[in-house]
Amino acid sequence: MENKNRLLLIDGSSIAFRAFFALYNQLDRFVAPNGLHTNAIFAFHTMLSSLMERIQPTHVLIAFDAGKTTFRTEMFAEYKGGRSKTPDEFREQLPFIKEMIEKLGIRHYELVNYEADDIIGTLDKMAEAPDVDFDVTIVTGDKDMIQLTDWNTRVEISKKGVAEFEEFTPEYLNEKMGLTPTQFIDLKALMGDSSDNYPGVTKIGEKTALKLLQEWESLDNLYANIDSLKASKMKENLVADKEMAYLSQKLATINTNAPIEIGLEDTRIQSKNISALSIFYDEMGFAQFKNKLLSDGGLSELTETTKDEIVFEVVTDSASDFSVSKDDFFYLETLGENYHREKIVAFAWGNAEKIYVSKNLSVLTEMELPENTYDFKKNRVLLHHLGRELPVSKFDAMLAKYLISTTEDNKISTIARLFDVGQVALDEEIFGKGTKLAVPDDEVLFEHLARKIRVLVNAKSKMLSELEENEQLSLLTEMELPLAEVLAKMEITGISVSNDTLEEIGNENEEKLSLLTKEIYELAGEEFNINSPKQLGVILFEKLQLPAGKKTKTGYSTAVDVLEDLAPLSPVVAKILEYRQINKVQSTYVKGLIPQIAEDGKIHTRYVQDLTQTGRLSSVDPNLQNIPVRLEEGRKIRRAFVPSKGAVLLSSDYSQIELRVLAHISGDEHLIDAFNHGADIHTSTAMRVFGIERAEDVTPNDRRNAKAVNFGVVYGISDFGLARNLGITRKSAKNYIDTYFERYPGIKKYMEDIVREARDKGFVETMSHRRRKIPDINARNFNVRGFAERTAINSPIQGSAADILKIAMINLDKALIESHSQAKLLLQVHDEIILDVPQEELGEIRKLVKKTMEDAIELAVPLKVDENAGKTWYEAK
DNA sequence: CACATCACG
DNA sequence: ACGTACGTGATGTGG
Repeated sequence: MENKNRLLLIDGSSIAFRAFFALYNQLDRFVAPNGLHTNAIFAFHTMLSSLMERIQPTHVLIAFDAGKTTFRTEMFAEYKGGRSKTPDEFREQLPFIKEMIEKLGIRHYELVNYEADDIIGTLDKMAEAPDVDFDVTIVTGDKDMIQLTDWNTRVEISKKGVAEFEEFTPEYLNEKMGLTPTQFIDLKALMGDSSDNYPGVTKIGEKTALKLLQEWESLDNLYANIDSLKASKMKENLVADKEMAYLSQKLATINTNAPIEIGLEDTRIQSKNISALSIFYDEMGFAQFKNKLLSDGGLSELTETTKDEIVFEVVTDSASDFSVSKDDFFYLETLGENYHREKIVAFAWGNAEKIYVSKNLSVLTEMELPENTYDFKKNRVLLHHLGRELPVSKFDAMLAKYLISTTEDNKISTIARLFDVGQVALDEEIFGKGTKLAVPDDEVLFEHLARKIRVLVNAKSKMLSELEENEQLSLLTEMELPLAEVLAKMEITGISVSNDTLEEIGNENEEKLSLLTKEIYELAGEEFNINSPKQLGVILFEKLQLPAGKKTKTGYSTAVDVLEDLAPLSPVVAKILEYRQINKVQSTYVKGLIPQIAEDGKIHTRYVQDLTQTGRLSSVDPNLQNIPVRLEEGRKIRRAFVPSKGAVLLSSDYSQIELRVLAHISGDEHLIDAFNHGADIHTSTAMRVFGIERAEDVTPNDRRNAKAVNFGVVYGISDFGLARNLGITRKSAKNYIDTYFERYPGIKKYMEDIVREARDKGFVETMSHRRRKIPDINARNFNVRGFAERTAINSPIQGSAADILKIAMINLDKALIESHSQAKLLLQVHDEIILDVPQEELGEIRKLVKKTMEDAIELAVPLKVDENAGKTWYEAK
């Protein structure tokens, strides 16, 4: 028993399908951070683990069907025909299931022209050869395989969920159906198989077939004695369908001599690839699996398994013997993310021949600096702190990866996996996370960095060829890399923020808040935490009995739109709205910003250049792209943002850039016309859509509605969304949209074309070939697909607008340098840039900025820039 | 650590 | 029938 080999053969296709449906109702809950559905992957893992635990196999093979056509379809074209299309949400998970299996140290196999059954049948037969000693367990969702049970083989059929199986042995089959395994094939021959779509004999189902087999034992014997059957409709059918019965028999028979290229020894379980698995679990969002992996001794194994030899040299001081070239890769490590505050922990450089690692900063100040980087902007800022200027990078692996695919993050470990260029541990494994964040021993630290360099060196050529293929090379070298330099400069410059002004606003807010709090408690009749939607819900909808409208996952919704509807019903609601508004300003923008003011009196945000799905930037630590502006209460915060001495703030923004981009890429003549005539675009839309002849006759309400329609168009309009936004019925919203498309046929065509393009290519592009993958575009779920379609429509618009502002920023930076101006770029807010401009330069720079932005790119319509200058950001608007 | 809420374009 | 507008980040609550 101990020495016996136990072979587990799994029908991967069938089990994966079962797994998918076992958690089908949880489809929306099982979504990876990158948006991939993971319900089947998760359930497959669960099933596999429990099988391994229970059966304790020494050998495992997971077989998959290779494709639709097999030798069986050659015999019978309709074989497995008529099946409904496998759901996209399932299909997209299969490659990941296979990837996971590999990382678990288990073999999977598929063979062109054969089904998983045949691969399993063939291996099962091998396991019965006289010179080997195996117990075999076959696991599948498909009853056909019951025919394989014999003295050393049990067949487990998945019944329900992930854990229930029915176990077939020859004894059990006999007990349950009165059949031998061979008779099971003849049963199928007679009764056919509706799911595999072969008919058997007309009018013979399971009952009749069983009866016939009990009497005649086999199909051959039955037909040999067919004359002795007494005349009946059944006999006629048997005679008429004899050929089909034998064909069905052939179809039902599992091929145990498939030309597979693997043997029993290939199926022996290998050790898990702990580091790869750990990364995989992270990407899938499988926290439990990962925890179990690491707690089961994975952590210690991890360090061993990744020790696949990496050779590097530690440089202790600048007198050491080392070499460096500008063609090398360079990498800088910090402990935390905010490089404006962080210290350099260590750094590394190297090429395919040699890798160096060091933590001696004097080496860094003196050495030549390579031009291949990972996160050039971060390096630039950190080296600036050391008083060094990192030379312009000619390749940034982080940005390159971002341009190639936005679907995943751009960590080096991810690059390693995607481009298959070596192993690196996750940073969390080396440095810990949260409160446990710490620098490890030099030995661990240095090796980690050396591995990173190796991955970068190896990945570069692969990334370059992919960029080239995608026509994205200039996007990297002429847009993102130059932009990184501009952004580094902006971040280093920072914007001055007056602590005193914030304090003043804060004091006023505190007074208002304490008064409001008192009033709310009084009106509510009790004290509670106003910041808790849960407690607030109880007060409003239970105690005060206000009508609860929308619900959230966790209870009553107390969002603004709900409260606004409720305001007329109880005076407390208006107070709560006011409290919310002020409290938001207070917590996020007063208490949030004050500690972000550095010693130089400035706030240095970080622009994240490799995050958004569309090509926009994001701003963090703090976010300076969402400083209040719409409501006066919050807008006051902008008074705290001030220029340098003797300067003013200049804010320049593109007017209607997204609609202009849409006019250009759609080529719609009417939208282009409107912009070319300098029309107020919403008024113009109102006139066309509502059939108003003269601009003077467009009422403010007409314009408001047209504006909402225009927004909707950019977002990938739906009647539902427009109706909700305008508070009108879906029917009239649909009416608006229909009329809009009628009057702007070019826009309609754009939308249809771009969705089709997304379906054909799997991605959409901006004007500068920035890509966004749209994997869900063929999803069968209405919601998921609808979302993907709107994404396909919106991304080229939002993304092209982002490209344009990036170009403008690069050009403007250059123009400012060339004109020896002291003006400085400070902030970017998607369609707007804010500069610090010396008073005496204002007249000239205003013009320069406007011109540079308007000339950034030539479209079918003009670009228009509005600008405002002032002594604070508040006034520059 | 997920969720609700709300700030911006 | 299905039930959503596109793209972000920060804060506070509560399990």
